[in-house]
Amino acid sequence: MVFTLTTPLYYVNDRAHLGSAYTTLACDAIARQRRLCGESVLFITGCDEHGQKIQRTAEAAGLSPQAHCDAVSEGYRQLWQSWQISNDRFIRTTDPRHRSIVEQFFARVEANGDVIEGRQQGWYCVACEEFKDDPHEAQDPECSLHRRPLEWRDELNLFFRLSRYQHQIEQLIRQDGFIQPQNRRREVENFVAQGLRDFSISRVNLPWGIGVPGHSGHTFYVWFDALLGYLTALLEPGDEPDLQLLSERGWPASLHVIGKDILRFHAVYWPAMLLSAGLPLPKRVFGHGFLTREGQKMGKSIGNVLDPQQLLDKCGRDAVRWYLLRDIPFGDDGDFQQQRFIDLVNNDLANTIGNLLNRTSSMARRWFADAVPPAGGAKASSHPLAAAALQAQELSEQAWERLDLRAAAEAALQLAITANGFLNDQAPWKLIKQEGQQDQVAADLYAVLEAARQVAVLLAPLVPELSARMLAQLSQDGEPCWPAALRWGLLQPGLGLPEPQPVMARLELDDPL
RNA sequence: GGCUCGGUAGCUCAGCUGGUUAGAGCGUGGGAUUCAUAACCCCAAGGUCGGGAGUUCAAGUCUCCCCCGAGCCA
Repeated sequence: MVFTLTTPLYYVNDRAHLGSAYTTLACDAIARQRRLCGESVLFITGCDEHGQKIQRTAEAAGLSPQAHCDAVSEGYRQLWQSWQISNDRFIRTTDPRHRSIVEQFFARVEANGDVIEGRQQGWYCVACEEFKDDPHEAQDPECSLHRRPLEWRDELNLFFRLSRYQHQIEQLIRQDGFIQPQNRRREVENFVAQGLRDFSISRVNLPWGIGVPGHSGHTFYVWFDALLGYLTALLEPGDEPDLQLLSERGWPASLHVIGKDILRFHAVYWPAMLLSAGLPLPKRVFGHGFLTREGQKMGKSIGNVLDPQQLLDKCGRDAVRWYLLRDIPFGDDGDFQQQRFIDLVNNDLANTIGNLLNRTSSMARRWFADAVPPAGGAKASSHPLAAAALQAQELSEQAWERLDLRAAAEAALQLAITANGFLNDQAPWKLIKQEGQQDQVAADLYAVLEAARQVAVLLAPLVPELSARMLAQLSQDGEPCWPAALRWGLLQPGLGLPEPQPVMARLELDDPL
């Protein structure tokens, strides 16, 4: 069984913003966690590259649409590389094989009688690429979102007969766990309950898109193109594009992670399309929240957008990953606050976790010949830190199960806090000065080092680099596997410890990002 | 206009089917300590639980109305 996980395919109208980075980072953590558990993972991301908006943006820049898409999607690819995103695929909807997949998919849907012609007329926003509901007689209406004039359109388009799938979709979204988080479900339920209406799947006079076979002049509109990118992405490099192949290549998706704004399309339109094409349905759709910045919506007009590349350059991967995944409840809206960002990174990562390892390793080296001390009774599962570690592991597992990345982070952090407290209570720096307490000190330090190792293992999906640095400080090599690496007492007494180096530098930011 | 989800300590949030003095982290203030990245550990703050009305022996937790924020639909 392959765990197939997708981010949305990002629209290349503009370069990546923090929101896309957030989604991708979260997916990366999920993908890493699954891999650690030994699952076979197919992590898909990519770009959606067709549409009128892109055509016009390219024209405005004096580029061909293809050249524009090449440039922007390359920017995405490089961005994800510099964030060390572990995606297995990067699909572009201008990939030649994608055209073939779309055509095959459409052929199935059409053969199923689910494509009809319909007239669509009204005011159209090019930026939204959608028809608006302003009355026909409106004078110079403008789009409330983009504050740009609407264009009058009167087109003959192709429609997908979504209305035929009313019942099946109702059943689907009623399933527990299909739509997550749970509190988004009702919104979709109500939408469906109003009665599903056929939706248009083509546009005319829009050359920058995939032509609809047998309907000259029509190109596919976003959903019949972009969503199918999830399918094309499954193909391996040498594969001929063939829908038949997909079940062997990881379809259906186990999880689509998306922003809450496109939940409807993924939870209603997409499943209906798949039903029509005779393909299995994704297992779950997770709609996460949006990020604001210091309480304000991010936008070009306000001039407060946070560029992911710049954020990375100034702060580093671990810091940003930790802040976004640990502090923002995955699924709810969140606010990026610079001071809080700095506080959390410094407190959690540098002070609590980094310093725990540093202080303990330092004592172990000083009093036990630069090595892990003899464990004595500390290997017992009844040791208080063993119990704390077990609890952290359980909390972590439950958290990952429900995609509560925040709780997963807190579980690891809590273990470090407990270990710091234990150290203070035991005060080995006092005991060591007393006669006959050598064994006790050894056991205490062993327990704390082992707890630090577990913290590192638990952190691996969230902040992989920090985790690796911690494990290196503990002379552990190789990928930590879950749950094997979480067994208490794996740390080998006598193992040499390298000179302690801070594993996480404190973040100092004088200027606003 | 209809619907959905939120509105709990300065900040970010926990509070399951209503029931002892409403909790955590950060920030702030005080104390302790020296192994450590001036790090760690302990203690403290008294927040009308958005506002109002109601149900109940008892409501942050249920009902209704209103206000604010986000989103979906029209």
